[in-house]
Amino acid sequence: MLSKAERTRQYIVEKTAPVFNERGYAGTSINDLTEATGLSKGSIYGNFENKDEVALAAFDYNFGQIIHYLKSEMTTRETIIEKLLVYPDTYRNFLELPFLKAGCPVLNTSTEADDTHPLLREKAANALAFWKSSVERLIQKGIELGEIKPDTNAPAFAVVLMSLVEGAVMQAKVTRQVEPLQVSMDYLSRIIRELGA
Amino acid sequence: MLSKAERTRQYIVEKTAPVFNERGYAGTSINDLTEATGLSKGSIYGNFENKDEVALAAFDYNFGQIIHYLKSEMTTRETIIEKLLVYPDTYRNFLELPFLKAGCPVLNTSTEADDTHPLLREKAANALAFWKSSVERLIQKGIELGEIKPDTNAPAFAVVLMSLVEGAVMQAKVTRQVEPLQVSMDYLSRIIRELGA
Amino acid sequence: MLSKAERTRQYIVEKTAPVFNERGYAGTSINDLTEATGLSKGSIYGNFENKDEVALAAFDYNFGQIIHYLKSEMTTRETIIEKLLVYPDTYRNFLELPFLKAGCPVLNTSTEADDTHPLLREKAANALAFWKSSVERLIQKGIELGEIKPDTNAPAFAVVLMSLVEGAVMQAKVTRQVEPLQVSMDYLSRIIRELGA
Amino acid sequence: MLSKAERTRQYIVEKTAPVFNERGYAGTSINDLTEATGLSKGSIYGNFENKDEVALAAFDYNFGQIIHYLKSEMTTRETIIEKLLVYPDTYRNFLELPFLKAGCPVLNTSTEADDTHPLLREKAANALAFWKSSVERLIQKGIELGEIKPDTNAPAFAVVLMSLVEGAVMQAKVTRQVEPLQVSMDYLSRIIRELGA
DNA sequence: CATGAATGAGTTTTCATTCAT
DNA sequence: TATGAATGAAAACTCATTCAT
Repeated sequence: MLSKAERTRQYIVEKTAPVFNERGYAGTSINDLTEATGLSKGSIYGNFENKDEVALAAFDYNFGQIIHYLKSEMTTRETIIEKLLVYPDTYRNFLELPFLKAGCPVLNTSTEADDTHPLLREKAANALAFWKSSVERLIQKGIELGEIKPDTNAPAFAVVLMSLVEGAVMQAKVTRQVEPLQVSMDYLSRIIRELGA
Repeated sequence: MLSKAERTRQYIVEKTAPVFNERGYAGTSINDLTEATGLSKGSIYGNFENKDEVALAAFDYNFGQIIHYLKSEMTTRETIIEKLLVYPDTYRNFLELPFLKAGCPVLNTSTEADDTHPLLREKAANALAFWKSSVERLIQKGIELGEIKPDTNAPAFAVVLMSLVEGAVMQAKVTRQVEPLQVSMDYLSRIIRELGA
Repeated sequence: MLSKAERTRQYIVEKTAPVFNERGYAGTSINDLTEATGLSKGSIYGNFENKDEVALAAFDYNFGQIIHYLKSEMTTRETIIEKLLVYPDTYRNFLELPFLKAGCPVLNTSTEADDTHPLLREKAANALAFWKSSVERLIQKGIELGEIKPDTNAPAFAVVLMSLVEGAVMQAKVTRQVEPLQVSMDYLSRIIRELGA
Repeated sequence: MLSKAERTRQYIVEKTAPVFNERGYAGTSINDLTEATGLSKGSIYGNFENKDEVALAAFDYNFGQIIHYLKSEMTTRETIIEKLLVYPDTYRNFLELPFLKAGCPVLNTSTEADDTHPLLREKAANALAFWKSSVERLIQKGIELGEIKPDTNAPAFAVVLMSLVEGAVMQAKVTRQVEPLQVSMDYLSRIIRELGA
């Protein structure tokens, strides 16, 4: 069971993670955190060293939410191709997923932190690396199972998949139109299906 | 010829645009602007209403730089396909282009501003719309000239192109590796070439 | 025998007294007290009304340590002159005495509290008065015993002794050199010996 | 002529120096500084890097005031002995001298900073060194002029003088009685006169 | 038009203290 | 009595903006 402190920490992270994703690190103030949690400043600082630590934990939480969602969706699918299709299927409707409403945290954090916040940058880079190897592993397995063409370049496909997803999310968020998303996810779905042996 | 005021405005924009692109709107302070320009705060405020106005002008400048570069590159190319290849050729080396070193301003501004800064958001959205229709027009012309397959879906291709570019830039920036960029731009080059009739 | 509560109080005082002496009242936080004691904030506040009360008790403890040391040293000495020489002999090596390592608490508390903390100020003033009358009594006894010249001005000598000690401690502490201390204590030893009848 | 900034800096130092001397570094807040000056926090920070910098400048100012006063008093005196007597004459009435009302800044700063504030500690140590060599030089000159016994140990006398002054100031401040001061300064005057050849 | 000192609201963080467990 | 999470006031410091010169 979680201690009181661990529960509060968890609570703070859950309540503030969407705020960080929406407003960014520099755009989120400690006041925003107290408003989101209903807790006092002292309480935030009683449970976290500083704003950085909250932001880093919030990123982990946000990314964890996505991972968890994708994983659980994949378990409902039978074939590798269908599992890979979870990506376009998920991001196609990202605006309706509460943890993606404000956009993909990997994208948001990457663009903000790359030149300004080394620790967040590293978290985002690690998240991308994790994502990439997850896709690669799926493809590898598909090849082994004879589902996917054996000459498929897994690392390259992973990168293209991620580019398409993040580039489309960015366009959809800022234009407030679903078209770029649908178009890109349709395209991604098609090239995933074309992996089939 | 430009008036004194217009020249100072222009000077401020030129000097501060890279700063805004690197640190973002919330991450850039007026002090950063005085340091970048060597001018006083009073001078910044004598030439711009407020920080917003500088940021908006800086975005226009940053985007204009890209447009200008792409256009001039395209004029050196003969065929439409080759002109389209300017996109991957340019972004493949974006870290070496001074106005793209800190990443694509459209990407950076979009992810920061989408939920926080309506005016910047609109600028970014317009930039994307402009980019999209530029690509569409090129493809259209390619079709008319018989260079590109007539059944090409121009709007869809434009969106995919932009997704690939921005998604790849994001990955390259945050991981500090060129691989995702090369892979994505190789892929983009290939599908551009495959447009050929 | 001491009750549990009294023992905890005593424990807190012993552990925090050196901290107060080193960092001063304003420079010592409750956190410093929990670190020094290994106890919780609640425990500090369960045994003391507030920070003030701990500080006052800590001063008493610090001063008591000095008194106790001086007294026990004096009992090993036979003559009054030799007993008086305990002062220079003790302070000459004050950096090696654990309860004086951070300087004389009377000096430290006096200079911090004189204009800012009435209760601490009074404690320090009382300590000085006690010290003074101790020296006076010794001299008086020396006169009665025929050891010390009968025309000696005991109150004046006491004040001069204290000035020399405290002034020298201050110089030694801040310059981190022993020379001022040795010089002043040599001088004090000499004038003490000159009291001899 | 002083620039506006230099005048404001000077003004802040003048107004806050007595506050720092009275309440100490840790006991003085930025709010205290705005109240003492009538200026805003922004103005304090516009003219000084941080609280440290104000405190260091305030110490220099406070010490400078003493030096200036002592020097100007000495110029009114003819003999070296009389010049040396400026010390007891000055400190005997220190409570009436505006820049010494809250006690000697060297004493106050030394006892607060010795274990807590390296920069202030160094300033105080340098002030003591300066004071010491000033006294030594005077004695040296007295010896050269035949006014002072040639076998006088100048460094030792300087240390004793400083000990007597600072130890007496401490006692007078905290007990709020002039007696310790008068007694110590009487004693100091006597031993200064005894330097006479 | 340019300067830069000044402002006051806002930022992040620390503090002494309380109180439910 | 002991704990340590929670509090709210205050700390140090920053920021966008103004305005007298």
